[in-house]
Amino acid sequence: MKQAGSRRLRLDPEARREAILDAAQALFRTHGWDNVSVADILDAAGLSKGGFYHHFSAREDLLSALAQRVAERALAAGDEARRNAEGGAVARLNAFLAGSMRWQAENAGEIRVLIDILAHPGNDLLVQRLAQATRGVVIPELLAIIGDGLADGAFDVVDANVTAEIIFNMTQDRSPVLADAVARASGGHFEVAVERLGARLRVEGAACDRLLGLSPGSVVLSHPDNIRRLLTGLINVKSDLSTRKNTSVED
Amino acid sequence: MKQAGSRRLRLDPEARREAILDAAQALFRTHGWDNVSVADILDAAGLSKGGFYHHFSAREDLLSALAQRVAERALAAGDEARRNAEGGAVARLNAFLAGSMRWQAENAGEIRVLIDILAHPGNDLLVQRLAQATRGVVIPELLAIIGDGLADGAFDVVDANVTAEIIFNMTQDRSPVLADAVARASGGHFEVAVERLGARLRVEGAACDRLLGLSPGSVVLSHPDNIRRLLTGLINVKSDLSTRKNTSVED
DNA sequence: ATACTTACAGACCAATAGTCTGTAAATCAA
DNA sequence: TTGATTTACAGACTATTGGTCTGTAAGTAT
Repeated sequence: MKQAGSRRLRLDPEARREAILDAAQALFRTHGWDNVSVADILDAAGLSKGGFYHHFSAREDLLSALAQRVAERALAAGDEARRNAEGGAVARLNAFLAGSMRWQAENAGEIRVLIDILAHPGNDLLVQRLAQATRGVVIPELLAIIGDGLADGAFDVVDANVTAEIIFNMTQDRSPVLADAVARASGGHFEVAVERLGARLRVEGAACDRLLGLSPGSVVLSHPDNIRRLLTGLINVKSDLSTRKNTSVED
Repeated sequence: MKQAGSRRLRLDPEARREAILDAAQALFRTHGWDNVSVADILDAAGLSKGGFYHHFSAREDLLSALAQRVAERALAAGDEARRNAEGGAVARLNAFLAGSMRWQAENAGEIRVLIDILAHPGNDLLVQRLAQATRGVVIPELLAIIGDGLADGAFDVVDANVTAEIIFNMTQDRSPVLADAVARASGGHFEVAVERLGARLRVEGAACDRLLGLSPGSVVLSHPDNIRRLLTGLINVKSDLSTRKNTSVED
């Protein structure tokens, strides 16, 4: 019985959705997740409740939507870099990862929002949902490329090392948003890469033991996690050095 | 003009506060931070709003209160271990840290709540407040002990190594609750310990460079963070091995 | 015994997430 | 062109919940 207004202009739904996400992202970034009400977002986006809940089923939906959007963009950046790369599988993989990492570095602010939100309290629920959202986009693409190369033996140990370095670097430092998703979703392939690194470590184990002042074999044998832990340190150092030199890997 | 009831019994204020915190902690643990309302807590604690807001000024206050309580208990556990320890400064320090770590391991569930809450979204505010709450209890005590030893040269390089190992181990893996607070609040003393480790690393730098397949000096000189990163791996491995052997350090 | 403080009870208020009803514009059907 | 249906909203309404305010009984000091 009441007059329903429509003073505000009607947009292309896709554009409206983007506008809402943009507004939400900006507000979350400056004020934090739980200091921003839907009304605030609506206000910034020039929209009413009805409109919002037409596009999103709940406030929390903004989380996965935002995450997915960032994931898609990071993926697209990597894809573009890969298309422009020449060389074999490893070179193109590196291009993909480097391109994606560069985008993520350049858009750290945008990603920062998601880090904050990702760390939402107690909600394993939220983290899972977010991991799902990103997993659906980035991880399969990523692991398909890497997994192919590893599975059919196209990469030798050195290549696997490099691959592992880049993944690890990406997941540890440069791309914390994806770290969780990778850790949860990577499954076998990532382990394979780490195992390759472990093999190399075993070869150099004696030197390592000496460096640590331990009896021979201690590092490798004492505890399974030790391999990974040590690798964390080694990989970060080496990949940092190699990206610094802008090393490109042949395949 | 309305009759004010007092059917519920009146408790010792300290006990009431503890009861509220216990109830809150249990609920947060099972349902997560933002699925628990103050009414739920009140219900579980057998209290009314007025009572709650007499003891706590806001819902968020539960965070720092809970954090502080855990910090105090972790500190108390360490203190008791230290009192029962014989030996010099380093031995007592190790006893303190080991005792605290053991308590934290045994009460991982209790701490888990705080990890969840600590990661509250966007709120650097909350994190800061939490860091302050823990800083006020644990850090000064901790750093006073370590700092004294370091400042007056009572520890030689090896002792500083061990100290740094334990701190690092404690903050990285075993005690994530305190990690942030330590990182933010430790300031100079922690850096001193790390610097000592860096000194040792420099001595063994050649071996390290060789292990990494880099030109001499690369690891130490290339990037300041590299030292710390590498140490993360080394320290974790070595301290894991030494605690496994239940090594005790003389002073 | 009287004043004062402490530890609560419970009504009340304001903000806010989500629902529901209604409507104008766009799209499709004839 | 016109009528029917769907889409994209507007805005009133509801329910929950964090926090305030007023009041009072129990304890404490004088």
